[in-house]
Amino acid sequence: MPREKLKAPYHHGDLKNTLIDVALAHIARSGASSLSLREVARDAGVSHSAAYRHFANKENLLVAIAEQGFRLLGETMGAAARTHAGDPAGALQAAGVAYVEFAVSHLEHLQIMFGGSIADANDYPSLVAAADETYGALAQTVAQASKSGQLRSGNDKMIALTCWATVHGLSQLIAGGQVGLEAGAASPRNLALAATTLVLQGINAPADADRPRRAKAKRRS
Amino acid sequence: MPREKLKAPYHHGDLKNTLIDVALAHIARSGASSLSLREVARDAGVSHSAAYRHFANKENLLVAIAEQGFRLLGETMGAAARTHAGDPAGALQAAGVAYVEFAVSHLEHLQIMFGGSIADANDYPSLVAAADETYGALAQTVAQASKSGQLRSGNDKMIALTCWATVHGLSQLIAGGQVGLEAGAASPRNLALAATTLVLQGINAPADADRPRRAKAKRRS
DNA sequence: GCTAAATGTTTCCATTGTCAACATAAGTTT
DNA sequence: AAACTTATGTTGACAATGGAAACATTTAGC
Repeated sequence: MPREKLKAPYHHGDLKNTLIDVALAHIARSGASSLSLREVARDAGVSHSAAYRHFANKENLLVAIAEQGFRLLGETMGAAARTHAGDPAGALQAAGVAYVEFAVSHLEHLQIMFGGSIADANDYPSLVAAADETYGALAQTVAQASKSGQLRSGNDKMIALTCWATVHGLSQLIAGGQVGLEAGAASPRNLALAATTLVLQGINAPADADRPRRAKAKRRS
Repeated sequence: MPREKLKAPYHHGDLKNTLIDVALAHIARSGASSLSLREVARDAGVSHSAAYRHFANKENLLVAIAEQGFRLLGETMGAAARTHAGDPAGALQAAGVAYVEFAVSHLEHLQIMFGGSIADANDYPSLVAAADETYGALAQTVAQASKSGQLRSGNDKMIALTCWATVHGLSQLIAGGQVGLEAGAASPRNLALAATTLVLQGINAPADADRPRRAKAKRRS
């Protein structure tokens, strides 16, 4: 969704957002590692160094992109969860599926959010806040499902983490090409459905159902 | 494990491996995004451009590091699985835990293996081979556990993918700092144990155990 | 209209990845 | 061992990059 120039208030119009959009386009085309501020500026029709009026440095552009990504991801998951009002476990699964679908359809954002182009995310409080908000929503969904009695187990934190890890891992594997999406393969959505179903089953299984035969190495956790 | 100079056969000794080690040290210290070939060469005590006798370009250095990482990861998982001979499900879990422990203790490798610094991994057949071998071992462990009757379900591929996604996701979250390892927190090992236990439970749960109340959206997978 | 703040532009610099030309040491052949 | 070849390193270029400084212009507040 590129910000169209609807009359260009003054100099450029809305350069800040334009730079973000142009950068995202470049990342989608050629990957994050080859992103050059100068080329972004060029494509945006301004001279290099213009970008420095809006971002202190290259990394700050990436931070802005990552923040946008977390916000979009949060909205996407929230919307998905809301379609399952009154069914917290369903909402949890829907959020998980939405996570994966977001990843697949926003590979550019993913690269910046998790690709390590940002040296230390903790240097950017606004980024941390955006991420926390998104993840907090997930944890809250788990808590609701748990409170409603739809989830068996007790350790909500561990459950949330496992759900998160699974959808996050699946996303990363798809994004990295380790899991193919060729013609005959399952869609991301179905992969996500299957994986989350498995995890939800695990959460609700009687605690001694994991090992049909020998039960061992399960005492201390 | 830095290759010590045990007399330096000729010019430098073993520059290729030295470069890899120096690069890893830099990544561990300052992250992959700020890695500079010239600085690596400097730290290795050779002039810039010396590296080009061993790597066609910067990306090829990274590829070598990634390959090393996949090989180490494969060995680590294999060793862990072997400690559970005769207990395929236990071996599967041990391999998963080993995956996470490897990630935590080799953050530098992780960054290169999955951080997107390599634009298109498919450009490097040797890299693809190393990764495939590692992942093949995981799939094989699942297959064994399945054949032995220790795993209930039928879709081995989906099970392997879910296991993989969970430990991979957990690793990425820890590596990215999204899951804290502060003082009081659980150790990576225990996090991995808990998460894999959950997933294994899910695999072995009766297929209709996932939703105490409403059962829905679970037909097709 | 005049001034101050925002926004862009040009110019400059150190660093980087990479290439080409050159240098030297190690192995190989005789 | 002398001559030749190959592997390895070095120096010196080059264009592109991230970034800073100084200068220019537009816009907004008064």
